[in-house]
Amino acid sequence: MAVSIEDVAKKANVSISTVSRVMNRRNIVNVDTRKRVESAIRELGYRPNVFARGLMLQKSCVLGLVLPNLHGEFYTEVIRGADFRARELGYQLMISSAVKNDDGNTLLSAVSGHGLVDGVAVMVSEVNAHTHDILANVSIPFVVLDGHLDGVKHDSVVIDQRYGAESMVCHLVDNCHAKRIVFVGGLDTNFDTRERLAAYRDVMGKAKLKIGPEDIYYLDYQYEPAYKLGLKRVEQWVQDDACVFAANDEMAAGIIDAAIERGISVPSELRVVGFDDTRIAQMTRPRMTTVHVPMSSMGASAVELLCRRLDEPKRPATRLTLQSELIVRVSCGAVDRFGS
Amino acid sequence: MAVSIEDVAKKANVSISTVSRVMNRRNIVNVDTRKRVESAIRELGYRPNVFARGLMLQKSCVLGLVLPNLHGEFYTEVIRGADFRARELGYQLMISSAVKNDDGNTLLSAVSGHGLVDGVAVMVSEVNAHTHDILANVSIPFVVLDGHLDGVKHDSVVIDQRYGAESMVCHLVDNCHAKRIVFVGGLDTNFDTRERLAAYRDVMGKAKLKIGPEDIYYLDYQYEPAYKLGLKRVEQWVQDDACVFAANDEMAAGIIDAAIERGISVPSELRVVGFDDTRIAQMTRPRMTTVHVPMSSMGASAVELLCRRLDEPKRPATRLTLQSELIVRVSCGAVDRFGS
DNA sequence: TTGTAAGCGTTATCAC
DNA sequence: GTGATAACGCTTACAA
Repeated sequence: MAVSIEDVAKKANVSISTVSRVMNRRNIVNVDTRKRVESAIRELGYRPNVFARGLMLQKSCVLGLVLPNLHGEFYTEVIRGADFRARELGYQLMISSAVKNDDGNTLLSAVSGHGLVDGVAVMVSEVNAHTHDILANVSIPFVVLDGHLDGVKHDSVVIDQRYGAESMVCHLVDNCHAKRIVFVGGLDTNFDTRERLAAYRDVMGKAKLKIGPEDIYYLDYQYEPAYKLGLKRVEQWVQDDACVFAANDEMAAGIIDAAIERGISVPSELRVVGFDDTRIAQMTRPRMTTVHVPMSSMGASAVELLCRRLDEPKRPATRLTLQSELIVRVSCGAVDRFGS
Repeated sequence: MAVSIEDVAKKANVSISTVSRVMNRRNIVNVDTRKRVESAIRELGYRPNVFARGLMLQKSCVLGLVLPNLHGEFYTEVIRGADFRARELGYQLMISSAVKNDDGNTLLSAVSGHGLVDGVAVMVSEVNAHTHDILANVSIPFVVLDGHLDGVKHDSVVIDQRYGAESMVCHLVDNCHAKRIVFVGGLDTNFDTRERLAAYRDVMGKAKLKIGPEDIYYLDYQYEPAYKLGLKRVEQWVQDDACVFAANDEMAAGIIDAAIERGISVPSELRVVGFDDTRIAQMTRPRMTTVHVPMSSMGASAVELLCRRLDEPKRPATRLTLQSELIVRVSCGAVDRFGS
């Protein structure tokens, strides 16, 4: 059996309340007794039982982080940022992936973490009523990452993707002289894809450029399907003098590779850009023009917001917006401007 | 306040012990009362308090996973495998990165997770006495991932990297007719690097091939430093007709890119291979020959071992070995064999 | 089959 | 400044 507060009390010849005081508010106890208790604690290697503590304080110092899945650079970075900040603030992080095709129970249990988390950050990338209802009934503080729930009070951290996506399309139109841009998105239910697509439509409209029926594809954010799509389409795209705007770096990488596979040069014959600025964007040949999304900051900010609410439950719901930013590298062909 | 067992008892007109029985061993209670209790539970949305439960049962159903850091494809996959299996087995996963340059406390607190985890899987990639001592004093069951602690009883899951690395070097020597192979490793204290290097030395020795003083580099597993090294060395390597064996895919990707940057063709002028078979290996041009390491299985197996020990504390310590496997793609130039 | 009551290890509220 | 003692919500003998 582990050493309990009682063992310490006996050893130091004091009552358990004194030991508890030393642990929590050391200054209100006599210096001598404190010294005695402290050395007893050290000798016995006493560490308070979290369960007993949690039972009293209703607090576990554990935060939950629920992600759509655990695949790829994007989520890793979110986790990394969250973990780091959580540790700084004295919390532990519990990770869960809200498995797709959720039966509700899965998400709920993931979110509430069997009830031992003090708060939870949830990333909801799919927009649907089901998720909304589940989250609306969660009883602990939660912050929504990269999304918003109508009619439910909660903190959220969102990315101003609109800005980044618009910058990108503007860049393509203005600096790369694109006349036609093909958009390759994730699932059409995906929140990010919708935002990025909206920005694309918007800028295209303002620039009086047409979006043809063949100009929008919905994939799933993965490399392989994008690669396959590319294999089928790149030659046509080159003929039509089109650019490709993929909704994440992985898909952009797939398309770049497909182009190269077909003997097409990027960016001189086909320009391809991505989104997120994961490390993949720096590993493609040519280096990828993309939109930087502050992934680890998202995680860190979510944790911060959560902790702040835990300290101060009554504060008004806040929505924190993080900026995205155009990163011009080589795959968009814009360097020609300077080279010429 | 959340609904407690007492609320349910009142609503169902039974005592709290009956409710408890329904929750845990439903069969020993009368069908009618059980039905009544169950509907009360459902109506009230009752969920047992984990702290109270943990206090009694000394069990939280939370497992810890401590990784050297949270960067890159490799660790993501480990997390993914662990998370999935943990959920299947009814556990939650708590993630921590054992920050480098550990002061001991950090690792210890990461490992014991403030005492609320039932067991923990630790990946120790650096071999040092300090880590050894800390882990030796952990009081909860733990399994070591990809390593072993001498003189301490514990389960472990290891990769037979030796086999994969040997296959790779043999492949390079036999099928790619390599006469000189440059090894690019991680830090020289890194466990994996040592294993892979040992296999390299071994096979080179057996093949009567020399390893020159300039043939071994210690980097840090990251893309950028490898890229920079490549920029400096590739031309020399081509002149010397050397192959490059990098200790992970990321570094291999960096070197491939550096070669291309220098106008050198891979694999016809320079052959480069990696290790791990992360998704990066499928994103390089040309596709990378590498050694597949079952990353998600590592995570899953660690969780499994942990759970088994939790069920059966007295069972003998087991060491589970997972196989690594050579994956021949294009960057090694071996396809020439079939093409010719 | 069900209820009563004694813990589990803490913290908080009182006396002293 | 310190020590009893009552919670906290649950499980589990033991009694009925």
